[in-house]
Amino acid sequence: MLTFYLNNSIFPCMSDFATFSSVTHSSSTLSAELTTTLRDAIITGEIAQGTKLSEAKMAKEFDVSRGPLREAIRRLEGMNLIIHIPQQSARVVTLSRDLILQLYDTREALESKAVALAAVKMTSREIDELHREIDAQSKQMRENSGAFVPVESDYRFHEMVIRGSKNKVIERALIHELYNLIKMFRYQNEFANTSSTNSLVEHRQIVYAIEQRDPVLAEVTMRRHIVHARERIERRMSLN
Amino acid sequence: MLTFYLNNSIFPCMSDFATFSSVTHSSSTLSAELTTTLRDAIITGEIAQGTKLSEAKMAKEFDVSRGPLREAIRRLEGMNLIIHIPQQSARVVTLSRDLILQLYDTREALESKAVALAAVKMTSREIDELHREIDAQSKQMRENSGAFVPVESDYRFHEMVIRGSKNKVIERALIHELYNLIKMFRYQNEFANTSSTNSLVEHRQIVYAIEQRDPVLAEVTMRRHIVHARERIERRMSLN
DNA sequence: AATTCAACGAATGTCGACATTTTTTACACT
DNA sequence: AGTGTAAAAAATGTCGACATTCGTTGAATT
Repeated sequence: MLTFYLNNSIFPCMSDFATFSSVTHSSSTLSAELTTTLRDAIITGEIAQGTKLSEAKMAKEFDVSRGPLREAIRRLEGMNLIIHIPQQSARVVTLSRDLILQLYDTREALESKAVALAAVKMTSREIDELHREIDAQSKQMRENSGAFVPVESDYRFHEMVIRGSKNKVIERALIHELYNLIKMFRYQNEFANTSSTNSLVEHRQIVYAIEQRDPVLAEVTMRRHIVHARERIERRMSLN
Repeated sequence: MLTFYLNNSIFPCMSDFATFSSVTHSSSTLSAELTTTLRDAIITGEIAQGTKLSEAKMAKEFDVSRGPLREAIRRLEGMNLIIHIPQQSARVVTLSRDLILQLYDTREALESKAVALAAVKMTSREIDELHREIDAQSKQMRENSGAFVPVESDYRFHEMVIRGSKNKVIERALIHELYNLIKMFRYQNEFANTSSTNSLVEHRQIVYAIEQRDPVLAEVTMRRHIVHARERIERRMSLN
C-alpha cells in the first residue's frame, strides 16, 4: 500500500480509506478525522487542485453523513485549502504562480519575525533540539549523497523555530494557514522539493543567530533563507 | 435601539435579533448570517470573553437548528474568535495581555510587509483614496476637537493599505484572522481606542512613503506606527 | 439558427431526531 | 465530613429526510 508521510502521520490512498479508518482512531470525532484525511488528500494532490467537491459523492465514498463532512470542509476553508462559494460549490484551491509567490512573501514576513522572537525566547534545551535536527539533516545528506534537505526534516526544523517564538498567533498563522499550502505546493512540484545544499548552511546560520541571542541577525538570516527559496521558485516556475 | 457600527454593517443587540433577522437578508445563507451576527456580538462583548457557547441554547435563542449554528461556530474558529475543544466546549476567546501583545507583534510583521508591497503595487487612484481618508480624519478631529482618530476611519485606512498590497494571502491573514481580534480588543477597552494625534501624522507619513514608491520607507514607517500602538498598550494594560 | 423560457435533475442548505459522550447530581460507604 | 461510584441530565456528535436553490436540458418561439 502506497503511503505518504505528512505531519508525522501516515495516511493511505483514499481508495483504502475503509482500512484506514478501521486502523486509526486517533482523532476523537468523525469530523476531525475527515478533516485530516481530506487535508492530506488535498496536499498530496490525490484530490486534484480545482476539483469541485460534491458533498453527496464524498459522503458516500467515506461512508459518513453530510453533516461531519460539511464541518470538515469549513475547517479546510479556514486552512485556505478549500474555497467555498455559498449555494454553489466548494473547490480545492488552485495554486497559481501568483498565489505561491504571495505565499512566500507572507511567509517571509511571519517567519522572520518568528525567528527574531525565538532568538529571545527559546530555551537552551530547544536550541539543542535544533542542533540535533540539522545534524541529522547533514548526516542524511552525506549518506544519500543527496543535494536536498529531506522535506520532513526541513518542516520539523522550521516548525521548531516557529514554536520557539512562543507566539501562538504567528504559530497558528504559519502552521495552520500557510504551511499546508506550502506543503501542497512542494509535494506536487518536484522542482520545489527542498532547497539546495545552501539550505543546510542557512539552517546552521539561523541556529547560530538564535544561539547568540541575536534577534536582528536571526531575522535577517531567516529572511534571506526564505527569499532564496522564493527566488528559486520564481525562476523555475512556469507562468500560469 | 442601540446599534454598533462594525465593518460597515449595523447590527443590533442580540435581544433584538428577531427584528434584525426580519429586516436584513443581505447574506444568502442562514449560516452566513449567523456567522456575522455572532462575530459582531463577540467583538462588542455582548457575548463576553470566555463564555461557553451552548449549541442548544443559542439555537433556541436565534430560532434556528443546530446545523447552521455549528457551521457558524467552525467559521468563527477559523477567525480565531472561538476556541473549540471537541466533545467538550466552544468558548469565546479570552484576550489576555499576552495574546494582545502577540497579536500586535504579528500585525507588525504582516502589515509592514503589506505596506512595502503596496508602495509598489497601489494605483494612483487608490493613493488618492488614501488621501481622502486621512483628510477626512483630519477634518473630523478638528471639528470634534478630538485627540483620537475615529476608529472606523482608522480601520478603513489600514484596510485600504492592506488591499493595496494586492497580496490575497496577507490580506486574508490580516483582515480575516487578525483584525477581528484587534477590533474586539479595542471595542472592549476604552484606553485602546485609537491612538493619539500622532497617529494622524504617522498615517500621513505612510501615505507619503507610498506616494514616493519607497517600499523600505513605507515598511519602516508602518512598523513604527504599529510598534507605537503596541507600546501604548503594553504600558497601559493591566497584567492578566 | 439563435434565443428564451420552463421543467427537470442535481446539489446545497436546513431541520428534527437519535447516539454517544461528558458533566452533574445523588447516594452509599469508609 | 470526605471520597468514590452510579445513575441522571445535559451537551455534543451523527444521521436521514425535507426544502430550497442552481444548473442544465429541451422544447417553443422569433
